[in-house]
Amino acid sequence: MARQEQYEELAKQLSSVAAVRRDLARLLPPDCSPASVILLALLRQYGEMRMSRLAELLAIDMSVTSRHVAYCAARGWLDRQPDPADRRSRLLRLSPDGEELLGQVSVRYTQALAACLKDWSDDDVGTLIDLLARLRASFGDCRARTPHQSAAGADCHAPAPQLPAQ
Amino acid sequence: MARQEQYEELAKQLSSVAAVRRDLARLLPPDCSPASVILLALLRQYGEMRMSRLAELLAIDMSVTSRHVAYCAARGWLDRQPDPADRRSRLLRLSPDGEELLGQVSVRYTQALAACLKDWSDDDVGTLIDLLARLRASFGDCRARTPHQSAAGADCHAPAPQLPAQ
DNA sequence: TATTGTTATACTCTATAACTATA
DNA sequence: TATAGTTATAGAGTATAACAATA
Repeated sequence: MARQEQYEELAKQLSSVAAVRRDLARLLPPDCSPASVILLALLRQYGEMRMSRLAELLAIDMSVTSRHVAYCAARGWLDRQPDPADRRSRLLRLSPDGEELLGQVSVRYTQALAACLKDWSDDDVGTLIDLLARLRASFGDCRARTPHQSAAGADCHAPAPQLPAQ
Repeated sequence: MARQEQYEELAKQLSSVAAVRRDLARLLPPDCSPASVILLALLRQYGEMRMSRLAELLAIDMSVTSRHVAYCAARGWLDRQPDPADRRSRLLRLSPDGEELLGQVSVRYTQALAACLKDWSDDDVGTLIDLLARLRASFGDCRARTPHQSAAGADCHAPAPQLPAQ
């Protein structure tokens, strides 16, 4: 396959991953959104952090992160402590309830994935994980060099071709 | 990595793919949604089809598909012809304007991916594409066997589409 | 009566902009 | 003045349910 065909196919496959993500989301408890799970999982993995760092890890705007964090805090899944170094910030930390929630989600995810991927080899699953992590890293690097709305963002953002706009 | 850890990690990586998809979506012309692109690309790949088949390929509800199709039809990107075999249905077909739109999108996607993935080997890109296609197929099979809610459309689900893997 | 497709409504997630509190 | 975070608003995407037309 030529490189350009590869890119088109990759873009298509990335789009269809959304369906898989929706399937996984259906497994969650009613008041637990997918966003909550990702957020809490990041807190478990990286430990205490500020809002801005969390937004960066999630690759979403801080305003959105703020709402997700408030949602989780209201349910006791995370704690917010004042940051002694900067009183504008609060340090976010996974709570025991949050840990328990992650445990329950893990059980559901694992059962579903075990059922759907039972004919996958460990190597294949591992390779997919590695490549997805690398994909995200490559895009993250690219995004870091070219802020979204900047007019000078030439690396990732193609110049706009003429369109039959409407 | 133990199988259960693999599954947790996979679920996490799948979530972060959303950020990559958002980045790609930012490349699109203002009136062209990501949903339109996927829809039109499926019409180009599989040719003329009915709404129900398209919804199945997209793995989204037919009501949603109907809206996306209407949006594309209003912009002349696809044609809807009466189905001679069943007057309840219309046959959807990519229009010349739709083909041109896909071509422009392809240019933008390719440029962006070429910039972000310039240090990836062809083999790695190909492996990622294959594994994503296989992942979607595995989930499609699983979904077909275990309908989400109750007896909505239990046994009338056609088997998951065979992916072209190219 | 069942099925194809459409429309109305509600919910989730995200981005932009305006705002506050602090640096 | 600049930055961290919050809130209001708007837009895109999807699911459910009610409906129309046809099988």
